[in-house]
Amino acid sequence: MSNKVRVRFAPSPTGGLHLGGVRTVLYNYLFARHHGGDFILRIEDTDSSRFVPGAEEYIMETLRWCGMEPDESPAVGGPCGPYRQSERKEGYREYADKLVAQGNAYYAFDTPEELEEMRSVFKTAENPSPQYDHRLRMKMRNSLTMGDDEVRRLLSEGMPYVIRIKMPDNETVSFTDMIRGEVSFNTSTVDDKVLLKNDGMPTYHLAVVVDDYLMNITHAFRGEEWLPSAPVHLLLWKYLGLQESMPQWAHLPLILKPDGNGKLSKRDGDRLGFPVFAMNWTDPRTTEFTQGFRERGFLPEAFVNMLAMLGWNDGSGQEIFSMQELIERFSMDRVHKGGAKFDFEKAKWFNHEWIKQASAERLLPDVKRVMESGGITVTDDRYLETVINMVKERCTLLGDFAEQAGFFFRTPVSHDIDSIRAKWNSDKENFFAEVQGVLKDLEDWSAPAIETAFKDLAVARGIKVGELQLPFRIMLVGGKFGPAVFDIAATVGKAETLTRIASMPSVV
RNA sequence: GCCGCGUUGGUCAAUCGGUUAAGACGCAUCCCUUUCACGGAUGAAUGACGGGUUCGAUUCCCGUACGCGGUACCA
Repeated sequence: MSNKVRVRFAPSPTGGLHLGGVRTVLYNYLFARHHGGDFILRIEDTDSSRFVPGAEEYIMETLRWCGMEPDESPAVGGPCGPYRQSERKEGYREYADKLVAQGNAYYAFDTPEELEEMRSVFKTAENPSPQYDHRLRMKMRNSLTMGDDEVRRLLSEGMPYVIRIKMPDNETVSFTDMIRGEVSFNTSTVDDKVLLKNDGMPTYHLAVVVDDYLMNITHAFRGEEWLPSAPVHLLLWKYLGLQESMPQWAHLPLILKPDGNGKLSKRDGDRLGFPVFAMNWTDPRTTEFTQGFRERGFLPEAFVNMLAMLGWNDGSGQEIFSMQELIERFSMDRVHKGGAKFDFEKAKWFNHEWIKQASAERLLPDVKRVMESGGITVTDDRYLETVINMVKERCTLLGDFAEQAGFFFRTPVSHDIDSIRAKWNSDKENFFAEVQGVLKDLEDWSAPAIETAFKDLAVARGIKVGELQLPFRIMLVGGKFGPAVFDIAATVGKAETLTRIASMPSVV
């Protein structure tokens, strides 16, 4: 029990969850389930100025849509709550105080203006961004440069302050990353990060260590952008005397933009025309709207599958995996080290594959919604299921069902006359006038029977059957697409078939 | 600038010292189909560069280049 795997996804509720974030959740989730462990959702809202209403709900809805429900979260609670850092505020200070008492951290009274001044004063060509580090801290206003009396005085006067970690000089800190292997840093190159802000809230650095400890997290997975601050976290675990409980780390590679280089951002999606967020998101501050994968017509199975393969594979060459299979096969050591450029074409391929292999029952609710938003009310689910099975291999996105299945419910209003005009003649005109009578008398309204009757008449009139199929299709469908013509005729029924032949506009 | 991480076709990628360097997406051609798809076949296309180590390097080591990330009282 004591070594039960426990992982957490710890997002900041600042907006829609994007691809990289969802993949981080996925890998956490897969790892937890693979090892029979717990998956925890913890909200990192230590920066109140960045709080965005609705973002937390959005995150939970995304997890639900993807089928990755947390075992513990702000919504369902759990033994290590609360699961919002803003609600754990009081708990962090004692850890910061302990560090100060031990001499591993110190009070700093510098104002934001003073920090800015420091950065501009010490800025040089060789050092464009001076850090508050071992070289500069003795030039700043903190408990290292001031006498104890003065520090006490300022504190008692209520002077705002922060607590910073005192990074040791020239020590090597290293750890074994589950993906990258041994990684090491020289402590002289990292700055004295703020641990506790002047509003009493911890920064990410303190909070992540304290909460991972308090929540018994055994494995901590996060994006590669966190790697540079890993030495701070490692030292914190050590200074707090908690090293034995420190989780194993893995820093996930980034998801890059398709063109050029760099981390994929929402902007790239807007620019290149594909979603980046899991679901629709409207920023409450700017009212800016961003389309999500869900609303773009992706199946969650495909979305998850696609994300899993963006940086991981099981070495077998298999690409289509259900969540269950992913849980069984996933292992952190097969995660790629390098970042992956996102390819929307491939993402669509995954969705197409999932639609093709999905049952009509599975697709029914989604397709029904698509049809209804296209103004078609479905009253017969069985009929829709038949149609779904006939057209699903032609649908890449759920929205494609509107066009591919629409004509099964609605007589075409426009006809692609252009594609048959060139080969049209009076013989064909006469054939279709005559075939209506033949079909009307047909007793067995099945595709083979319709086809036989249709062909018999064609042969009798000396016209190639093939030449008649496209016109027939245009009458039934309106355009050059869809399943086999006789199957369509059989499915829409005799009356509707006759109506469509009769209501075909003049070709010439 | 400094620190860290990374680098196999256009993209996702296999290979854990010895292969004609898989497979997939996309692309091209063809077959199937007198629609569109699906399916099948074929093809073009890859180890950044330079040094080592080794009988033998895509694979191990070093350097260079390039890319990315970090360098906030944001996460």
